[in-house]
Amino acid sequence: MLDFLGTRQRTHTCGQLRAADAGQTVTLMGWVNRRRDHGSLIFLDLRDRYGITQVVLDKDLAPEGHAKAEQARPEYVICAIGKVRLRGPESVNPKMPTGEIEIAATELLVLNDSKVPPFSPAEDAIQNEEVRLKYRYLDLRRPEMAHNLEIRHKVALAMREYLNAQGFFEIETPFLTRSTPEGARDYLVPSRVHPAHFYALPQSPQLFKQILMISGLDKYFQIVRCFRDEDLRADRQPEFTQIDLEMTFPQQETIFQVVEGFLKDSFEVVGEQIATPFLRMTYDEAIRQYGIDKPDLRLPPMTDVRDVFTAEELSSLKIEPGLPIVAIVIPNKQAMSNTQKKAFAQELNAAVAPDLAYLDVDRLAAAPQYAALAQHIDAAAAKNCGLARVEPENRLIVVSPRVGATAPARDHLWLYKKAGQLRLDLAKRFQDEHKAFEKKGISDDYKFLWVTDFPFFEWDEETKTWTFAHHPFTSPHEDDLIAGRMTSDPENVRALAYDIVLNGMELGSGSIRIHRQDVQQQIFRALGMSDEEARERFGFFLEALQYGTPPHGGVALGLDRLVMILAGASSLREVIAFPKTAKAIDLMVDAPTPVSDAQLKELHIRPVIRS
RNA sequence: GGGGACGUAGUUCAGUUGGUUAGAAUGCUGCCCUGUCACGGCAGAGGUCGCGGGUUCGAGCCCCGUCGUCCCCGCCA
Repeated sequence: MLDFLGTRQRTHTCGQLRAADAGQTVTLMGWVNRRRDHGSLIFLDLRDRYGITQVVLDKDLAPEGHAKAEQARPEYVICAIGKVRLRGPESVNPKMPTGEIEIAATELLVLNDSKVPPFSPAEDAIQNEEVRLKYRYLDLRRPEMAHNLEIRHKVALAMREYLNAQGFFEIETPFLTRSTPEGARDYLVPSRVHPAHFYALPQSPQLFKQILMISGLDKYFQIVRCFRDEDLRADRQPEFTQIDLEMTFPQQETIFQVVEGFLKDSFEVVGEQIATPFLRMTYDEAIRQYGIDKPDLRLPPMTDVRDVFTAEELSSLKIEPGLPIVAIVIPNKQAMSNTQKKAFAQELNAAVAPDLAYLDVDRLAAAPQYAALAQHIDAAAAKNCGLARVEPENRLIVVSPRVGATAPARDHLWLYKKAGQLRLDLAKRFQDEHKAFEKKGISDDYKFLWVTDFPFFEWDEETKTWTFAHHPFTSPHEDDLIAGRMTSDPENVRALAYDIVLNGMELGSGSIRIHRQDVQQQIFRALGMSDEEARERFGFFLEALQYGTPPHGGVALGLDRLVMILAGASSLREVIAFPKTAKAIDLMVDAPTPVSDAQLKELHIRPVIRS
């Protein structure tokens, strides 16, 4: 028999009461976390979002309540009324914030029962993520998940407050909008009113926010859902949330300061200190030092050590001269046995590309004719990493192109990227030893970085054309425009584009935009887009640009990714209330689904399944 | 589109060389217990070994296919 609530109201949450509250009569409501039945004495742990409080049902004190507690089971919803009582010194539970007290219940109401749950919210996450996602409402009862959502809420709130204080307006932009192909695949929504016409869900509010700048709104932000129909990853969901902002008349640094400001605040509200300003690094530097455009600064950089090799050494080690030779330091790598070294060597040879070789500096050091070389490599790497010396337990690997290396390996960018990948693979493999990825509770846990001066154009091997590396509204450096490099030297045109990187993860990116219609036209032409084609795709925007567009720029950061790092989670699914699986399915509501013929007919759609 | 890992009780897992009736823990059910807090004790129920096909005297185990979850590459301006 379930009880009715009547006019009862909860007086406290389950995480609230302390020793000082002893003697008060209180009403608590919550879920049965655990029940311990000692016959005439029953303990119920009552749980809500705020914590857990122990309720005691004594048969002598409250025979009716005790009888109900006998029937209560995990996840039943209970209302307990009684006195807050200090626990005896021997029965205090120091593991619980409420462990000094308990509720001596005089009355117990069973407000609702529960089926036996497939897993217990009182325990850690189960391995079976399918079941977790199907019963997401139970999974979210776990304190860990509630905590993650709390971090998310606090971070978003701190950002709003900061941006509000800086004079930003939060302005909503449409979800039902127009497809502007390029970039990611769009999610499309068919129009009922306009047969064979489709809205697209926004991949980002990019053009709208730029138009808001044209409108003179000056400072815009939005914590906004974005949609991209691409394959998922642990750090990629088809719908995700961005903190999106745009400003009028900014320098790049103006944007950086705003972002640093709200990040500092939003880390602070969850008890984390970060140092600002963040480090700045150009794209070229990032590639040379880390082999990637989103360097993880928790690990030492790579060092080009080609200068320390003599011609004889190059030739006897069969290394192609004139190309980068990259040294990688993996911190705190313990010593290996010879057997382990051999296996590791084989693994590395398989891992590096065919035209690359790697050298083990330990082995160089052991060979008399190379001992000096090994010392020079060590010294160069140590200097570059800001170390006094490379400790012997820090394995040093050198990647270099073999003699006669062919096309891809002769390309510096390709070579740096390969070495950079190896650097990350090795770091991941030895993470238990060097512990560089573990939180230490200091500001050093968060290595922020602005990567600037991205190349404007990117060579597309497939189409054999120059394509934009960012999006086509990104402004090139004014100097490069003035020098006419757009046509004379596209490869070396720099974009006023920047990424913010945190611990090797791309947290967001932005740019100073093009505000002049003539420059925008020049860009489209440089990309091989006819005026007509540009008009067809972005006509509304090109039109708007002609009505007094101010210089403007902005940035967008992935809120989910940020919270994921703050929560110490390894997947976005841990910080999104209702996420999708790797196949983009929502297991709880079971979406997507087929729809009725009637619905399709209204939308003028007939599905054709191609096999 | 490609590669990899996994799939056995509600859950977490074990299951030997292919060989009797597929096990453990936990959860669940019942009974007992007045100081537990992962309570304890006794008893019990619980299985389409993801699904389909094949090999075999015999398949959880081997083979083929398929579905699902996860991770990675491609993709993600």
